[in-house]
Amino acid sequence: MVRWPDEEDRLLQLRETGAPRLLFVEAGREPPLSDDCLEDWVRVPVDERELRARVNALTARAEHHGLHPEIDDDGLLRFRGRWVDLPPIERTVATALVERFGAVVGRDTLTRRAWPEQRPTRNALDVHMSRLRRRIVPLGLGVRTVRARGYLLQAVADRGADQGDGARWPT
Amino acid sequence: MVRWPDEEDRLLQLRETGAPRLLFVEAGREPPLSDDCLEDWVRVPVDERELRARVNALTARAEHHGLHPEIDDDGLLRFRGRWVDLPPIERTVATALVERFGAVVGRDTLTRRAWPEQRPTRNALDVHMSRLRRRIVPLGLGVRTVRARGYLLQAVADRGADQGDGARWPT
DNA sequence: GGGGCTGTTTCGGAGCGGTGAACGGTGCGT
DNA sequence: ACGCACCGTTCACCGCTCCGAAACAGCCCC
Repeated sequence: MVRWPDEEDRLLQLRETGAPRLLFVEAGREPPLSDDCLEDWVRVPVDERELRARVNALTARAEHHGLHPEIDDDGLLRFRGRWVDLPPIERTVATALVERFGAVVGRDTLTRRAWPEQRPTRNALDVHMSRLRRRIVPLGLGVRTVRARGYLLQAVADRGADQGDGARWPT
Repeated sequence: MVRWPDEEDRLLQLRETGAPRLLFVEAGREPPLSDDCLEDWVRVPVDERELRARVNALTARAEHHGLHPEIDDDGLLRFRGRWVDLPPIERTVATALVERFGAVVGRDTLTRRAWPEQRPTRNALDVHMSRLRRRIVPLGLGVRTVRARGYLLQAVADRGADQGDGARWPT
């Protein structure tokens, strides 16, 4: 929650971190234009119901949007309040995937990260990926392979537009 | 622009198509909770400035958020937050179509883009187009044929409605 | 020595690109 | 009007590459 325009620097800071934020816009002022889904505003004086509705909408969006998994200080992979412990190699691979969550990470990138010195056969990565896949299912995470390119970590039941079949429900 | 809760069915329809929408919430009613970034609301009676600000924010989000498909750095075709992976040839074809989204791209243009050197048999492009069509359905995209001219990429609004001929600019 | 971690082999299967063929629609020539 | 050539769509098929997971075998460290 940020007052606007009083706390502009705090707003910029929050934008950087990607945290959801609600602006309290001073009477007679205009809210700043933003294309960020995790930013919204209300005008002061604030209507109680309006405030609650905006906060609810923001948090709902935040849950669907800016939710990132992370590898914490203990090496645990955390997501949506749940966690799993990962063996060293899988953790390295998972770290690389988490760093580029939602984007493709090349096979060679992952291979170099996991085996900086000598590299084993090709399937070694596949095997670890396969095992990682099984392990992160309880977190609601999934690894999608992008053929000839690499792998992509994402939340399952999340937009990915599965080709083929399966449960498809809009939004 | 939708009145709420009067035009609930229209709202559902707009949600399906992914169009940005602004709800006019009746006094004393609560806006529906949605995690969709392209949905917002104002309360009636509407303050003029507030309305303009909300509309501006919505359109800004809509533009940034992909009312327009794109091929991202990883070669993925993204649209409305969803994505599909495309094989090389289909990707080049799709790239050409995305570059001129909503406009016709000639068959020969597409053929030259896909096969700069030699060209295969007559229906090679058709086959790839057919496969591309199937693949982009989950994104809500569709390729339309403009006979004797080429193809046209567009968002499919809703299954079944208009099917006129000649120039048309849906949505 | 048992359980978890790691690497290799192996094989089944999916994805891709090109061709041929079947089908239907459109327009043209006679 | 009729037949016919042509265009566009889709399916089936083949050769090929790539990926996935199971099975098996060393390894380390409590």
